[in-house]
Amino acid sequence: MSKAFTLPQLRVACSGCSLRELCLPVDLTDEEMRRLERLVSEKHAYRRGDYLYRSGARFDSLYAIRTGFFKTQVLHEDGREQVTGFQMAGEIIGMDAISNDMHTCDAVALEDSEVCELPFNRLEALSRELPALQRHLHKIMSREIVREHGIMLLLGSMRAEERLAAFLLNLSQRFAARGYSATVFQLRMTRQEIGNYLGLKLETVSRTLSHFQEVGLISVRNKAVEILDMKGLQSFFGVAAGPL
Amino acid sequence: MSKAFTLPQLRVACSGCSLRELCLPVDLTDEEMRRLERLVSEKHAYRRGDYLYRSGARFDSLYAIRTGFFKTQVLHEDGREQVTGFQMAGEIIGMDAISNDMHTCDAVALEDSEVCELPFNRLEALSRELPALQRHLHKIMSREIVREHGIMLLLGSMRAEERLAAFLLNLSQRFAARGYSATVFQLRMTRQEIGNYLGLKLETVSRTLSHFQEVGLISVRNKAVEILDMKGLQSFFGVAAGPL
DNA sequence: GGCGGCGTTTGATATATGTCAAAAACCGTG
DNA sequence: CACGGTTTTTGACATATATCAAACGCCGCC
Repeated sequence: MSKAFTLPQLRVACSGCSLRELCLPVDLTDEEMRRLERLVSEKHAYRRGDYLYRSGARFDSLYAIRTGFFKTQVLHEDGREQVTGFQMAGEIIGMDAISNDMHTCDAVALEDSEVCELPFNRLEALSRELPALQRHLHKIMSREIVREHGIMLLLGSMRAEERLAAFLLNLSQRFAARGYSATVFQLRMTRQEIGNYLGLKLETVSRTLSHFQEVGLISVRNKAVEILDMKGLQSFFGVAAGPL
Repeated sequence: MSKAFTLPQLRVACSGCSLRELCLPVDLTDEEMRRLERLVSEKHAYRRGDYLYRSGARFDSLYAIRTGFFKTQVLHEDGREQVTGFQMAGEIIGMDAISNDMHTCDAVALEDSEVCELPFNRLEALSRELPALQRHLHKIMSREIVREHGIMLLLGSMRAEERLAAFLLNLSQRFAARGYSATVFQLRMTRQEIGNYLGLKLETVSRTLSHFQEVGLISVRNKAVEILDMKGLQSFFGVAAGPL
C-alpha cells in the first residue's frame, strides 16, 4: 500500500497526459508540474454502472476523468431524479461536495472509466503556493456555475426540440475538442438519462430524435448518432451552443 | 479619490457588520480580519433597477450584498430570459465571471441596495495567505453549484405548485436566517420575474399563488405574502426545502 | 390628488408534453 | 446462438401549462 510500491502504470504522469490541456493550468513550470503530479496520488478504474461516489458520502477528493464517461445526478426522495451533467475525459467532478464536506450527488460511470484522484486538502495547500493552480481551480468552479446557468435557461425556457438540439451540439463540441468526430458519435446514456438531464420524458426524447431524423437533421439508430445538418440544428436555438 | 479621504461611513468595517456570519469565514483572528477589511475597498449604493454589472462586462470584483435585493439573469438572444437567482443581504455574487474574466449574466437591484466590493485579484492573493479565507471562498462557490443543482431538479421535474412552494419556503428560510419573520414578508420581485426564475409564465405564477390562498396555505395580496401553513407547503415536495 | 402605465388577476381556449400501452429492437449472458 | 430483460419506438389519449384577452388595482409622477 506504500506509495513507493505503486505500480508504474498506476502512477500518474500529468506531464505526459493527453488531457493535460483540458484539465490543468497551462502555465506551470516543470518543477511545479512535478509537484502537482505528486499530489495526484492515484488512478482508479471503474466499470460501467459503478459509483465513483454517492450522495452523502464524505468528501476527500476531486476527480479528473482520464478516460470514459460519467453522469452526476441528484435524487428526490420520491424517486424523481435529475441528471446534473454528463462528464467526459479531461473534466473535473466533485466540486459540489466542498460546501459541506459531503457529496451532494451521485456520480456513476456510464462506461468503463478511469479517474485521477485529487485529494482536496493537498490541492488547496498546493494552490496556496502556486497562483496559477489557484486561479485554475477557481476558473473550473466558475465554469461549472456558468454551465449550470445555461442548463437553467434550457430547462426554464426551451422547448423539447431546442433542448435536444442544444444537447447534441454540446456533445458534438466536446467530442471535437477531444479530437473525435464532431458529427459521428455514440451516445453513452439511455433516452431516460437524456430525459432526466433535459427535463423530458424518455418518450419525448425518442420522438424528438425521430423527428430530427425525419427532417434530415440527424441520423440516429439507438445510441449511434450522426449529425447531418449542423447549421440546421443550431438554428433551433439561436447560435449559442454554449457549454452544457 | 484617494482612499485616505474616503468618508468614514463609506469605509467598510466587516468586524462590526451584522452580516459577518453570513458572508465571512468565522475563524479569522482580529489581525486577519483587519487585512480582509482593508481589501474590501468600497461600498456602493444602487437604486432599484440599477445594474450592478452586465453580461459581457469585464470582471474585477465579487460583491457582497450589504443591504437590499438583487436578481441575476441570463438573456437569450431571442429575448427569453432566465433569472438565475435572487440574492439578498450577506450573499456574494459575481462568481460566474471568474471563468472568462467577464460577467456572463446581469445583476439588477430589485430595491435600493448597498454592496461591498471585493477586488478578486486581491481576494485571491489574501486567500493564499489565509487558509480559512481560501476554504471559505471555495465553500461559497461550491454552495452556489449545489444551489443550482437544486434549481435544476426543480426546473426539470417539479410541477408548478411544487416550484412555487419551494420558492416561498426558500425565501422564508432566508428571511428567517437574517432575523426577519419566516412567515410574513414582501416579495421584492414581480410575478414575471418569479416566473422567469421558476420556468413558468407569470399567469401560472399568479394562478398558483391564488390557489394556495384559496386552500389556506398562504395569504397573498400583491407583493405581501403571509405563510399560513408551513407544513402544508412543505408537504408539496417532500421535506427538503434546500438552499435555492 | 388625479392620471396613466405597469403589474396582477381571472377566464376561455390552445398546445406541447406527459401518460399509458404494446410491439419491436437490441444486448448481455448462459 | 437462443433467451430474457432492458431499451427504444410508436400510437392513442390525457393534462398541465401556455396563450390570448380583458378588467382591475396599485403606485409613482406630474
